This record gives sequence, structure tokens and C-alpha cells, in this order.
Amino acid sequence: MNSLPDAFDHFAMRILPAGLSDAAHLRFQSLARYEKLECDQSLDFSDAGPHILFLARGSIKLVAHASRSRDQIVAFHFGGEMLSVPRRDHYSYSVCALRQCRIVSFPTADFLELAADDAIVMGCLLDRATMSLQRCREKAIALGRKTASERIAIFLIGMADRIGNVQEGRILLDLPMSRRDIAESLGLTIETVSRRLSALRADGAIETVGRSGIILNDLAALHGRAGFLCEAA
Amino acid sequence: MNSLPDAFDHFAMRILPAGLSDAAHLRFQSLARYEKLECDQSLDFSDAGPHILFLARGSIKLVAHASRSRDQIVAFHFGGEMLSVPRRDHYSYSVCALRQCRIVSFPTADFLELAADDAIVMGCLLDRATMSLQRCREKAIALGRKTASERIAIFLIGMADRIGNVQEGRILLDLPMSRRDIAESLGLTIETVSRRLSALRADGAIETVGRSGIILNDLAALHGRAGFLCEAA
DNA sequence: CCGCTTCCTTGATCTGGATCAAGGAAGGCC
DNA sequence: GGCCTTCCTTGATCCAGATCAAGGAAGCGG
Repeated sequence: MNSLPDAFDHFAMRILPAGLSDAAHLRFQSLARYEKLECDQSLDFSDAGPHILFLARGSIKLVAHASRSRDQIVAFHFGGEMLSVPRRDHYSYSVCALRQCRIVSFPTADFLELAADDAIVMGCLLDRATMSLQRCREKAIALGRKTASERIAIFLIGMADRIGNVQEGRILLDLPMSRRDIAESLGLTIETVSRRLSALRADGAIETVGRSGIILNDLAALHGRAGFLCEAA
Repeated sequence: MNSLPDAFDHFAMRILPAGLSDAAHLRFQSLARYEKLECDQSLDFSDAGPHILFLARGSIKLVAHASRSRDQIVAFHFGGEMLSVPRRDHYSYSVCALRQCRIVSFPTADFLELAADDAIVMGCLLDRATMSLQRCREKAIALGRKTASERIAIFLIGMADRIGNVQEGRILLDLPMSRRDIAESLGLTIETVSRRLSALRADGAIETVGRSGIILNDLAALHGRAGFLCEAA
């Protein structure tokens, strides 16, 4: 319970409109549940309804459980982001910590009831949904029409954009997810991910540092390998 | 121009709140553009910004153009549905008519500006985005982790749900999309789609009628082939 | 610092679906 | 109704990535 207020304040500051009345603020707060997840710990939403989560700190994967231990990672999220966990449909969903996290969670229905009158919060939710939809569509394109090498390039470009640190023209990544996670996100196997990364390393496009560090030496070269629309044409 | 008012009224009735002032109503109307698309005609959005479309009548595919003539169909939509065409990102998007359509289109930015104050319209947009996200996530799971047979089963179940006609315990589908469209939606080739459908036909699970008709004899059997979470377990 | 576990890499083989290649059926148009 | 185009089906072959199978390196716990 100790730092619930901190995490909630963080949420309130980023999401709730500045002019929100104290009463409304308190109603949101009374709805919030605070979760602290250690690495590799999961929140299972298969029986709960849909939830809206604010990830105050840390990073998580949103996992869909398809049949027979075939899981698909639907999205990664990092500190400061909001996400929605869908209600169970043909699959069940869970959220699993890649790094220690602090999460503020709300049942979607209750949250929407409070937010329904507030066009600003609704706008924020809409923005977030639109962004998630955009990412999901790009992912669908990658899973439907891209080779293993292209998917890896797209993954690295996406991570560079979201959690990369630029240093001397190179981009440093400290990936919180394992090779298995990358594979489950890209619809590949762990072996294929490893081989494609090795190939990029052999070409000098990237360097690896331990298990989680990756240095992108040439982002433009990665773009060239991503199979995006030809800019040259 | 003849039936623009019809299509717009259809849109207003389904989407805009009942109590909306005439002035606001007119502002939406002044933003609307009306398009009539014949079969196989496209609207190209690669240079326009993001748009919100209301599909008054007909059915369309939302296509993402990946490199080298590798297209991925991101979504199908049918009469009465609203959809958003994303802004060009790593890919460009277009909308192509599967059957003759009437479309009311709005630039997303302008639409949001008008709608921003109206919590009801925002809620409606949010619902739609959430629904699209849910469909897109299911599609991503299918593309990432499902076999060709499972994808076909999932596709048929989805179409049964959206445009199926129940008759004597069987479900009649009149698919507006070609085998090629199905393939481009499922991340397969046209040959594989055809082979899997033939296999289902051989098993008696489905019957085909001409090019576009499919009869689902046993929806439960299709569920069993879809590789969804085991209900039996 | 050493041993152990877990995760990653690399190699060998296998296979589902892609690709290549013909026909064959629908359905449009004259 | 017959021709012609387009789309669909089926068969043969091929290949990217899965699967199977060992090692090897990180990083943890003692």
C-alpha cells in the first residue's frame, strides 16, 4: 500500500484533466487498485472483465493465451503508458511483468462510467485506443506479410523509437524482454530470432551486449531491411 | 450528389446523439464528403491524413500496402459500420469496394475537433476503436500463431457472426470478397485458401455455391477446428 | 569464485505452406 | 447461347522457418 498514492498521482497527472474537481478525482481514486509486480509475475484477467491499466513504472507484456501453450504477445508496454486489457474473447489475456512494475488498474466499465461525461478523459482514451490500434495494425501486417528478417528489423526499429538511447549516432537498447518474448511477439521461434540477430551481428548492423543489450549501429540500414514501402521509388 | 443526404442521415441517426443541436448537426454535415464506389474501385488515402468513414451501404476492404505488391488486408467492413483509416505510417492505406458502396467520409482531425466536446460522440468513437482493436488483436493472434486450417475456420466463424444468415440450423454466407482477398486477409496464398476450403468441403463441414456462396453445416465443428482455447479442458 | 540454472546460440533435419504450373468452372458480354 | 475472361481448384516441387538436438555463455546464489 505504501506508494499507491504516488502511482495514482502519476496517473492523475498524465491522464486526468487539470481542472477535474476534487470529488471526481476521489471517485477515480476509489476505483483504482494498485499492483506491484515482480519480474515474471502475472496478472490474470481471464475471469475478470476488461480493465484499463496505467503502468506507472516498469515494463510489461500483454499476452494472449491461444490453445495448447501457444501464446502470442499482443503488445509490450513501458512506464508511463496506459493500456487496455480486453475482455476474454476467443482467448484469455494476462499481463506479465518484464521488469518490476507498479500498475494502477481500473475495471473498464466503472472507469468509463466515471469518464463518460468528461470529454477530455474520453479524448485521452480515444487517443490511446487509436495508438494501440495503429500499432496492432502494423503488427498484423508484419505477422501476415513479412519474413523473419524483416520482422526482426521492424521490432528493433520500434524498440529504438520507444526505449532507445541515442549515443554518438548509435542507438543503445536495454531490452527488458527475453528472446522467447521477442519470438512470441513476432510469431517466430526463439531459434529463428537468435539466428536473425546473429546474421545482423555478422553484418555489423548491430552489436549485442550480454543478454539484454543491443546496439544499433545503423538505423537507416535496418529501415532498409524492414521491407517498408520503398521511399526510393 | 443525389443521395448524399440519405447517407448522411443514416450516419447521423446511428452515430450522432439524438439531442444534438441543429447547428452542430450542420457542422458535421458540412464536413462530410460523400463517395459512391463501384465494385473494385478504391479510395487512396496515402497522401490524405487519417479519415473516419461511415459505410452507409456495401462492403469494403481496408488494405495496407506493404512493399513489392505484398498487400495485407487489415479489415473488412460491412454496411452500417464506421471505421478509421489510419494516417500513412510505414505503409500506405486504401479502401477498396467489394460491393457497390456509399461512404460518408470525414478528415479525422476536423471530425474530432467538432466531436471533442461531445462526450456521447466520443464514447461512440471509443467503442468503435475498442471493437476494431479487439478484432485486430484477434487477427494478430491468428496471423502469429495459427495454422492455415485454423485461420480459415476463424475467418468463416467471424463472417458467420457478421454477415451470416441462419437457415434450418445451417449458416448461409454470401461472401463479397474473392479468394485472393481472403488470402490477403489471412496471410496466406490463394492456393492454400482454396485447398483448405476444399478439405472442409470434403469433410462435409461446409458446402460451396458458385464463387461467393458458402454454407456452414456445422458451426460447432468449425469452432473445434479454430484452435481456440479448449473449452473442454 | 565456483557451480548451477537458465537462456542463448548454432547445427541438422523436417514440413507446412509458398511457388510454379496446368486445367476447369463461373459468370459477363456480345 | 456461345465465347472469353477471370477466378478457382488441383497437382508437383521447393524453401523459409519450425523442430529436434547439442553445446556454450550469462548471471545468480552460495
